[in-house]
Amino acid sequence: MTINKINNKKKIRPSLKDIADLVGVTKMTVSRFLKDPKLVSEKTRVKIAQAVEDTGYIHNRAPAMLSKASSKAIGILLPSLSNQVFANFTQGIESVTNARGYEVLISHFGYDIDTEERKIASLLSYNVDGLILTGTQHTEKSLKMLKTMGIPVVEAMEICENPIDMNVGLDHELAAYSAVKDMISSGKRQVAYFGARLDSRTQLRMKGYDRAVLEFGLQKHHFLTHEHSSFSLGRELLNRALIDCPDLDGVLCTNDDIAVGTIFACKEQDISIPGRISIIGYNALDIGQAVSPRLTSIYTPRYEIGETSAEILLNAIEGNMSQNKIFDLGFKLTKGETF
Amino acid sequence: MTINKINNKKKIRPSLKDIADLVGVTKMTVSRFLKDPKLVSEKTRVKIAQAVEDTGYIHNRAPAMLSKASSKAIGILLPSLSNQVFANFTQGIESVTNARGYEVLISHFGYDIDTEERKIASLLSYNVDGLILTGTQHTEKSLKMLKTMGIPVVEAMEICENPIDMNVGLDHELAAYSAVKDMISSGKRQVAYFGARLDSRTQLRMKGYDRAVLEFGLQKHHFLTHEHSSFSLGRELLNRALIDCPDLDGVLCTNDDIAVGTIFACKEQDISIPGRISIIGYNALDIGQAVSPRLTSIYTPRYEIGETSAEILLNAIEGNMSQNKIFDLGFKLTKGETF
DNA sequence: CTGAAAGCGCTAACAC
DNA sequence: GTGTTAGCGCTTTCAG
Repeated sequence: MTINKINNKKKIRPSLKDIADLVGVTKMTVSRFLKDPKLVSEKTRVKIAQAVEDTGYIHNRAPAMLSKASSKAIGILLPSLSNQVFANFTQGIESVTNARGYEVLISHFGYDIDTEERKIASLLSYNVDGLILTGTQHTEKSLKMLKTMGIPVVEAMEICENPIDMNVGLDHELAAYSAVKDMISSGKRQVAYFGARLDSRTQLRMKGYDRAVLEFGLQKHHFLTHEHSSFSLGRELLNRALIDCPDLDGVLCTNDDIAVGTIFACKEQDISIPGRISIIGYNALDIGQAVSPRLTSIYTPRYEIGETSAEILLNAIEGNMSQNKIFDLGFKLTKGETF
Repeated sequence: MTINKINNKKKIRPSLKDIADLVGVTKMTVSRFLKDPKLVSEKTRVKIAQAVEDTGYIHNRAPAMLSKASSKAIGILLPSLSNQVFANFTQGIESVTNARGYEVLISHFGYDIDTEERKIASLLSYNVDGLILTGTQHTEKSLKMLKTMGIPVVEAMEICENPIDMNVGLDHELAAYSAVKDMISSGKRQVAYFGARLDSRTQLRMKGYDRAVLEFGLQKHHFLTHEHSSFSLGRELLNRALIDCPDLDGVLCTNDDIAVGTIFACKEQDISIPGRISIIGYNALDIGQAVSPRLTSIYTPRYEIGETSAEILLNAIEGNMSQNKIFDLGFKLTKGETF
C-alpha cells in the first residue's frame, strides 16, 4: 500500500445537487431527507440513502449558518485543557447536547480574559446558538459582543448575583469557609491558605478562608503564587509557610494538585498529617485517593454543573426560558485521612 | 445594576452593509478593510474603523465558508481533555496557528475511533482547511471522508509507515524498548509492563517492552486494564503483579499517572525503589518530579510535535507540500531516582 | 410528497 | 481606491 495522494484539489466533495441528480429528484428533496428521512416517501428515501452512502456526502454547515436557520451548535469556553475538573464539566455538557442533537465547539483561554474575549469572538463567528462560559469575569468587549448577538449564555462553575443571563455553579466562598471553620473548630489555630494562578475561584475560596479565620479572631496566612498550579508548587508553598509561620497546623489548598504536593513535602520532612498539620484539598480528584494519607477534599459537582448548564441553555435556545436563572449545585466535604 | 436582558430576538447583529451605510461606502470597501486595513484609503480607513467599533461588528464566517475561499481554520482531534500531554500538544499547535492567522477547532473523542469518526465529520462540516489527528488508527469511513474532502491531514504523536498524508511523532516502540533494555542491562530480570486503556500508543510501548524482554530471553509480564488510566490504577496493577510474579524487580509504566500510583503503593508496602523494584514512567510530567523518589520517565516532545504538525499542515494548505512526509521528533530518558 | 424561486452575507473578479 | 456583479450550497416559503 502506497501513501495516499489526497491532495488533488479537484472539487470532489459532493453537494446535495449531486445526490439529487443521481436519484432523479431535486436537491430540496434530499435536503428534506437529511433533516428527517420520514419527510420523503419510502421509495425515494431508500434511493437517497443509497446515494448519500455512495457519494460519501459530507454535511456542510456553511449554507445553513447563512440561511438564518439555527446552527444547532453551542460554544463552550474552558480555562484549561489539562484539568480533570473541566473534562468532567465538558462530559456533563455533552451528555445533554448529544442527546438533543447539538454540536459543541470547544475553546480554551488559559485563565486569561483577554484571550477569552478573542475566543468568544471566534465562537460567535461560527454563529453558535448559545454559549457556556466558565467564570463570571469577562471583558467589556466580551459583554458587548454577547449582548449584540442576543444568544442565551450560561456562566458556569461559580455562583454570582448578576449573571449576564443564566448561572450554574456552587458557592466556592462558602465551601472554603465551611472547611476552614471545621478545621478551626477541631482545634487548629494556624491555618494557612495555599493558592495558585489567582483566578476568580481561587480568590473566592480565599475570601471564604478569610471569613472563617477572622470570625475566630485568628490571623490570616496567605501563601500565593501567580504560577500555573502544579504538584511541585505544593512543596514550594509549604516551605514558604513553614518559614513565615513555624507553628502552622492546617492548610486549605485551592486544589488537589497543590494539596498532594503539600502531602509529599510533609512526608519528606517527617511532618505528621494530620497530627501536626491538617490538609484539605479542593475538587476531590482521583489523585487524592491514591496518596497516603488519603486526602480530605471538597467535592465539586462539575459533571452535574455541565449537565444543568447545557439543559437550561438548550431550553433557552428553544424558547423555554426557565424562571430560575441561578442554580447552586452545592459541594461536599469528602473525608480522607488528612483532616 | 440589574440583570441584563440580552434575549430580544431582534436582528441586531450588524452586517457589512450596516457599517458601509454608516460610512457612506459599499460593503465591498468594508470587506477590504477587514481583510487588510491598508487596502483602503487613509480617510475611509479611519471612518470604517470607527464604525466597526460603534456597531460592535462581529465576524461572520458563514459566507466566507460558502464562497470557496479558505476558512482559515484547522481542526484538531484530541483523545482526551484532561491529559497534560495533549494540552502541551495543543499549545504547540496554537503557537503556530496564532502567528499565522489561523483558527483552531478542538474536538475530543475519548480514545474511541467511532467517536473520532463523528467528530471528524463534524469538523469537516465547518469546512476546515486541514486536520491534525492523534494516532494512526481511524475508521474506514473516516478515511473516506478525508479523501473526499481532499484537505491536508497530519497524523500526530506516533510514527507510522503509511500515513494518510503527513505524520509527526516519535517511535514509542523504540522508546519503550530502550528503557526496558536499560533496565535489564542493569541486572533486572523480572521486568513487567503496566498498561491501561490499551490505545495504540500503549500497545506500541508494549511491543517495545516485549522486544527487549524477549531479546534477553526473559519472560513477559503484562499487567493490563481497559480502564481509564489513573493514579489508583498503579496500586491495583502492582498488587496483581506481586501476586503473579513475587520476584518482580522492574516496571515500565505506560504513563506517569500509573507510575506514580505504583510508587505510592510500593512505599506503603515498604518496597524499596529502586533497590528492589525499578520504575520507569512515560511522558515525564510534573507529578513525577514532585514525588519522592523522583520518577525516571521517558520525555516526549509533545509541544514540538504540535508545532511541527501545525507548520507542515499550514504549509501544505498554502501549497507548500514538504518533501518529507514523516517527522520523527525522538524521545529522551529523564533520569530520576526510581531507576 | 415534491418542486421552483429567492435569498442568507460575504468575497472573487472584473470594471472604472 | 472603490463600485458592480455574480455566486458559494443550502433552507425557507409558497405552489402544485
